[in-house]
Amino acid sequence: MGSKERILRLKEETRTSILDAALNIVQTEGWQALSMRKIADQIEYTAPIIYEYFPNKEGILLELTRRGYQILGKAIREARDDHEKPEDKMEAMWVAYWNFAFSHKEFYQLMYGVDMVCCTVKNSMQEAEQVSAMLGDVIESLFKNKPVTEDDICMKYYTYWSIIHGLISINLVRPNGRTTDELNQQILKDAIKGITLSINS
Amino acid sequence: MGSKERILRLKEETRTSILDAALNIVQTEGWQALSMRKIADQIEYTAPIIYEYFPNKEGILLELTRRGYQILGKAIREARDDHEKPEDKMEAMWVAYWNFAFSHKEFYQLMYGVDMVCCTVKNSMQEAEQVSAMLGDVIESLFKNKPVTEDDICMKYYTYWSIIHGLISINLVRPNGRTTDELNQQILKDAIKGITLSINS
DNA sequence: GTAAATAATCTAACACCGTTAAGCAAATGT
DNA sequence: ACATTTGCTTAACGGTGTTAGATTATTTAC
Repeated sequence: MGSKERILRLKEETRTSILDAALNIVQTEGWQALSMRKIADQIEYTAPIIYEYFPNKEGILLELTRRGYQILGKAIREARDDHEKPEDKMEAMWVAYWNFAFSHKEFYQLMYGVDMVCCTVKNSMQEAEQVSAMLGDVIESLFKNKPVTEDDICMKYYTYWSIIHGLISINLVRPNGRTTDELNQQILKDAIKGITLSINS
Repeated sequence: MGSKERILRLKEETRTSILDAALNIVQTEGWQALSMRKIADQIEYTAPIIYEYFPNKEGILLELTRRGYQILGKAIREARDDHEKPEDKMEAMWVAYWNFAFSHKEFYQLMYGVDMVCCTVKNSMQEAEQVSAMLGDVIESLFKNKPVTEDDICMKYYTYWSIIHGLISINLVRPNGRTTDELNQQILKDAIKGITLSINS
């Protein structure tokens, strides 16, 4: 039965083709246009077979969320490894986060923006925790006066995240506002530097 | 025809009863549970009559958004009038904003959180502009070196808003996180003071 | 090779959604 | 008393996520 592997590989292929189709629809028509039947259309099947690969629509969204965190994690990891000094690491990592939000707008909306309701599941997602762990580590290394408590790190982490997520939200929501890109980058970097400086003061 | 006024008043009553019903459903079951038929059930009518009072579902949401901005505007105005010094005004206003977000969670989600997609309509809402105008005015008064450009105000406005909206989002999304209320309030006030200080440096 | 068993896929349906059109019944105007 | 308008309902359309049953294709067993 050497064909068993081939069949398993085929199943894996259509599984990812479902995810690709979903992502494709979202990128061209937005989240609200994503429907099971439309996904089925695109992979040239009928809707019910999707339920052989995912428990329901939310299952697809969850898997896409995981994908998003993998991409984000890779970007942040690379930004971190591109620098030596913690201060530079930190700025580069948050800029990577910022860039991810705009180059993968749909992912970011899924991960942080779209429906504030659910989100209970995502708490226990390995990939998400990896991202916050990386950021937390660098934040810890920013403190000169050791030892550092968990709460210290947590507080600074939320401070960073808040201003960056806030800036991103506002810019995703109002892309045609009066703010220019340079202005935003300036706000972003100023804010990062400000928080970073405030850590040892 | 003295009854004409009475009839008009009745119509206005059911109009607000529609809004009240919608709000009630959202508060008890969340935004995703809001449907025209459920609203109709609650006001003891059938769904189609709602369309005599609102053009569509989004019309209801828009009116609720307006209501939200009225409440928020009142809170911010009062916070402003409770203090003399611009620095105190600013802090009180943003704390009012913060408190609004949590005491009127559903409104805040509607105004800033739920579906990042549309939002094109809300740009031209009088009530929303009043709020940002109030905040902008106080921000302007914080600058000691006049004259101030529109861009200066805009930038600081976005900086304030970003960090506060970011903090709120994160706390609305992850209410059971490791952050305590005091910690959040500390982050909030620290951030406000930080931005305020940075204005004249 | 043929028959039974299993897997893959589809059709049809359910219950819900937002929305619209047609119809009915009561109140109103003439 | 008749015609007209008003208030409201029922029924329907096209869409959604999801499930059950039938159908077809493939694999297995003899």
